[in-house]
Amino acid sequence: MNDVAAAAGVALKTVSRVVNNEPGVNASTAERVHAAIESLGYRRNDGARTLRRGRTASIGLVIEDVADPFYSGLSRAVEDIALAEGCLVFTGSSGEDPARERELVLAFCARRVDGLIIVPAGTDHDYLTPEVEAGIAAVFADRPPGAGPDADTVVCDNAGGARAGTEHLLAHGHRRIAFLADAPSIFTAAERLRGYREALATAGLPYDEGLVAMGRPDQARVLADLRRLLRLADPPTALFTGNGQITVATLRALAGTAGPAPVRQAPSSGPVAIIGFDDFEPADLLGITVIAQDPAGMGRAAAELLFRRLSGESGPPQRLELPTRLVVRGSGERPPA
Amino acid sequence: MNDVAAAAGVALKTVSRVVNNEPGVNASTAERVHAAIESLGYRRNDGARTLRRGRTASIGLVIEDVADPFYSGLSRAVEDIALAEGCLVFTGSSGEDPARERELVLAFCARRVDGLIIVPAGTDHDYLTPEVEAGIAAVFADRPPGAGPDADTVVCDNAGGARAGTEHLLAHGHRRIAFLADAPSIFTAAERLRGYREALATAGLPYDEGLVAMGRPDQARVLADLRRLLRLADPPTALFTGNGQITVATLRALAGTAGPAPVRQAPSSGPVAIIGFDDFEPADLLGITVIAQDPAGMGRAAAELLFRRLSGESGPPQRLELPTRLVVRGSGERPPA
DNA sequence: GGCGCGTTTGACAACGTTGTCATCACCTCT
DNA sequence: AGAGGTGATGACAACGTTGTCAAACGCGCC
Repeated sequence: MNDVAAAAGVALKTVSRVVNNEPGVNASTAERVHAAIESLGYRRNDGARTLRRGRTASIGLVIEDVADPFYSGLSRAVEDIALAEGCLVFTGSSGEDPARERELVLAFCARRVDGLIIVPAGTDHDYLTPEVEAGIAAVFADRPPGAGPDADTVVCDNAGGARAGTEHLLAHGHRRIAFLADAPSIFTAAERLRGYREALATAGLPYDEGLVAMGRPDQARVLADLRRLLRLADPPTALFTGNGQITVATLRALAGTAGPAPVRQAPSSGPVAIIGFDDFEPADLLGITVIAQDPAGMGRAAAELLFRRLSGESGPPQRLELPTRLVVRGSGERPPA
Repeated sequence: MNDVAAAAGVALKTVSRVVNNEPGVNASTAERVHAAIESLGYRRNDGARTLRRGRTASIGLVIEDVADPFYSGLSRAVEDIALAEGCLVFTGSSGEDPARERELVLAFCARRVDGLIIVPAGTDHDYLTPEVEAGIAAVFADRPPGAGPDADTVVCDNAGGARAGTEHLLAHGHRRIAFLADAPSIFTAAERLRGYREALATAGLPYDEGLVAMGRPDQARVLADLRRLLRLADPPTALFTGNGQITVATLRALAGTAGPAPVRQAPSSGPVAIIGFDDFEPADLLGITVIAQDPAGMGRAAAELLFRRLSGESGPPQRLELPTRLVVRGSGERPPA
């Protein structure tokens, strides 16, 4: 900027004015400055600008894994809104590791992002309190924060969705419905379990722990649990799977593309009914009935909340609960064998 | 930092030394400083640090769309390597719009990112030349840049993959193979078309333009083209689809979940054979034979190239071509009807 | 002619760091 | 005792901007 000023024969401040389109610069002067900028290939240093002005025009987004379609949909929505607000986005994947979540968040804070959107991996967010007090806005998405500062939160109606899915299976005559999901320490999994139990209770059915399998969402665990479930003396006639990854893993296990030995269902029974929480790309091709949520909608809602805070809106923290939608495609409408 | 210095009764510079773990600070002094940092909740301002030191320890990643599984896989790999290098990542989706690509890249440059990884949407990258001359490292991924600075590039063996896929169909007796892909203006699509043509030529078969349908990867276009192809007097007995999105759209069209009227194949023929370029999440469940590439591997390769440049490696721009892999799952092995 | 006013411009400090160099106390060696 | 070395600390400028304030200028008006 100094060089530009020298080249144009004006003061530093005048260049600054031109660069920022501030009024009160003579047209011919501005012309000279523009010429100098052009010829020197000058580009404003936004880092210095940020230092001086206090706002960085950037936000941090911490999700579980960008490579998961659910979170990448959410990411894209956040990005779009941020760009429209003239804001850039730092993205980081925590991989469900609280330490990495913390590391990322604090690194973003050290960069003085204006705000954060966080899908919490850990349950302790006390480390955020000083940052929030220092003026960094935070919005939690998909899961509420654990201990820590009160902040806006966007979740989906996990329990309601699970209830609807379970009720749908019940309505089709199923009485033995297995529930396969993430570890119960994860908020969404716990909530979905709650919805499942509520639906059973409302229908007057007992809650059988033997039909519930929660844990890591990887193929091996799902395969083992599914094998156990289908070998029960009184096996389930329907499965409710607790997220997209687990649904796919389950389908793989059933199709026999998962491991050395395919999971065999009792020979007497027909194909098991299945409903999955979360829609996934070609669920329609596979004819899988799902409880769909809207990742992009969640990203939009979180980003909108954040930017509302950034533009000065105060008031108590909000908690938004987005609805889910039952999408009927066949797999959830098979009758019990 | 000033406040911390005052609270600890030391000079600014001593605090700086403590914060940066520089040697030559008395243990007891350091202790006092740490206590002051703790009690004031001080966190270093990386923006100022950056301004002083010249390196921002951040990179920019411009892809076509984070929500596309191919690019989100690539993203995640880039993120992981960057984090290991102590670097944060700005992510932006261009949505195949050259203007938005430019806008994002220039915004990243104004933030003085150390380097860029770009999946080019446009064909003109002259706008990058001054930035590269100013010292910002750039690596292109998935597609080479158009006009613009010479820079490292990572692509996959598009032509080779398409050749292998086409040859596989030929080996199974197909003589009428349709090719559905992205618009030919997109590098990968053009290369894959080249591979397809080479395979035909090697087999001594004529190239029939009527069997080629290129354009936007959306459902409506694919549906229309597929309908046209299957109504030909001499219809294709096999399809080669040019990327993940188009493969899924094609499967939808064939399954009839795509639009009002399902695409009907000639009643006399069996189901058409199909091979897709790009693996996609449940392709195994659907039994779709694919030419797989490795998005994470591409991200890793691009990030490694970038960080090698950032650590000072010079030399002419490199061009890496990653191999593809034929994954046999059934859909590509059906004989012609 | 002198005054006030608006427009254009510039000098300077400040943002929060870090690199350079100087200072100072203390110790060891001759 | 004095020279020289070592370790700890601090003063100050600089990074590239922008906000504040003041100066300089031209103009119309009393």
